[in-house]
Amino acid sequence: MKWSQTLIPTLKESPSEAEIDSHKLMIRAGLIRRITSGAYAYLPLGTRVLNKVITIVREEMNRAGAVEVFLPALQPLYLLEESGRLAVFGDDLITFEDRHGKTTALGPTHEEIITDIVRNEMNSYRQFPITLYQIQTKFRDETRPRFGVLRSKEFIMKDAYSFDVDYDGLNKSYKSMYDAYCRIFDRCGLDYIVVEADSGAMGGDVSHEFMVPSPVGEDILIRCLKCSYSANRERAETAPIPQENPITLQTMKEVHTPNKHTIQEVSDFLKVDPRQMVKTMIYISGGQPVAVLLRGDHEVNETKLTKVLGQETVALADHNTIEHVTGAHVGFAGPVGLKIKIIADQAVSILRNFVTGANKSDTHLLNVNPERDFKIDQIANIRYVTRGDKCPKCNHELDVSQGIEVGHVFKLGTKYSDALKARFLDANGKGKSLIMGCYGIGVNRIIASLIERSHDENGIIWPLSITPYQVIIIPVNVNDINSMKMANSIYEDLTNNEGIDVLLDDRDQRPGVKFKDADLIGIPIKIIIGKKFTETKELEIKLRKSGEIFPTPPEEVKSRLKNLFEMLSKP
RNA sequence: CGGGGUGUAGCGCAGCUUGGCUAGCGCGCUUGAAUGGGGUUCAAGAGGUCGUGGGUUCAAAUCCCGCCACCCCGACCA
Repeated sequence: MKWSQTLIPTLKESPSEAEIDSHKLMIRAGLIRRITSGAYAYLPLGTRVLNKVITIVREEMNRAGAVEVFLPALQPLYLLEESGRLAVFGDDLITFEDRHGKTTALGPTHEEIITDIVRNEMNSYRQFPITLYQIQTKFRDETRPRFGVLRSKEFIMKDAYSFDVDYDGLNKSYKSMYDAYCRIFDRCGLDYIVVEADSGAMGGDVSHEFMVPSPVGEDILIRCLKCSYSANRERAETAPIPQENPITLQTMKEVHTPNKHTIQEVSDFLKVDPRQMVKTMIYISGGQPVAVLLRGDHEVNETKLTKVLGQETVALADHNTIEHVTGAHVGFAGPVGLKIKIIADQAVSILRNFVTGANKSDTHLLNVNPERDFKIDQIANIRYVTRGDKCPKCNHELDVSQGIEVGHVFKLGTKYSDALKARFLDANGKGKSLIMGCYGIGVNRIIASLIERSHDENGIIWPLSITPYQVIIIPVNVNDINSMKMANSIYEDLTNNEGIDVLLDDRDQRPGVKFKDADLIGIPIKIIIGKKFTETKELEIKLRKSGEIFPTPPEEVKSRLKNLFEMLSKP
């Protein structure tokens, strides 16, 4: 492609709408433009990258034996009702009313659609296993789109769905997708780690997230740097905190804490470390209030709490309920004397002589101890892991960092096949529910997270595999006839005979402008036709990443490129 | 949804506090010339209902009210 014949609107300055590097660079390099909040247009350069990523995804899905389909973005509500997910998605679902007054949704994901097709079209065990996938735009009304294409209302997803007749089969299908994901992210040049995850709204038991480590990532991942343990924040476990050496139980006593509601306020007021305090949160579970005890510096993990309580959802009690249950204003709840079920986090169960609310306004209790002063009904692990916690596998200190979720695989089991009655006849002629898995990749996120990890002060640095163009030819002076002849001849040769993606910067611009733009859009290899060429007939081949320059006579360009391609393809 | 902020040429911004002439600056764009290895220089241009509707006033980019859009923090979210 010749630069003058396409659209690559590069910008010198960062647009004010962008905060993070990848977002700024995607706009400055002319890959995308925002159309409205959470929706982006891909310009020619961005589209080329998108297509390269999609090609890799498609190749690896096909290699893994998955079969491509293309499902509608329009979804009827009745299927979402059937699976019970209409309520789960809630306001995240984008819906509209058509001219007949019928409400239709724009698909946020496609478990229901694919399950509907399979239940209608497939019914014998002989037809399974099968994994179907598609690459398509998804719609979610995110409360707050941000970071450019990292969180948008409209995004491209590769979603795959496996159907098996038994769990053995599911494990195989899952492994096959998991391995394909590794190959996809490897080929895209991404550094990633795989963590155990909670399945959230998708349902099911086992799931893994593919994360690209990045400080701008919205997900928190917990890792043991010694053994291989890794999980996301919702899922992560921690080794139990050991009981300290026997401590003499002190006498419990009341202390006046006027208007001190929060852990921080009470901690400052009483000069007590939050780690020596216990907060009591009143939750509503199955219609009943329940007290949840956590150490002062810990945060409740509602995902875990929900599971411990055996509920679909739990929620914090409202102020009225809290005051009714505790007999005190909000901020002074404590376990002593409470008449409701008490669940304590493990870290609380080993604390002694702690400070907590007295169930009496403006009052806290010192030297409270379980067993002696109140009874814990259940000890559980219901908090988020924090820095300082130990690995549940090897007891080494856990690392807490951030990451961008680029892929997620789930073992769904029969959640959707049960709900939608997707069944098959086994060899004995008995009807059974299909065993499902689902597997998603955020295609746009691959691009943004790659840039986030691979750029410098001059711009993007693409890997050879997904760069919009592999080579950019820069004739320094387009008015020099010999230079342009050479540029055109190399361009034609590489494009037509070698199948290389070449961009020819034929603009009549100053060399500085062309070099800066080439760096900004991140093309891995530059072929520069300039001063050296007019003097010695030599070209210069320069690498974007290292800045290395290889003087090369025209007849050796192809062999040189071949070597460089090989070199750049190595991880 | 709560809190904060912004909206002036394609992009980045100044002007607004304290209302007043023809609304500025940098980049980009057009034309011409010089230049030709890291965003070069000179000259001449084009481009604006100052987000939008209303109000106050002799007079509104500027003050007041409504609305819209966008961004940030939080809540929320495969």
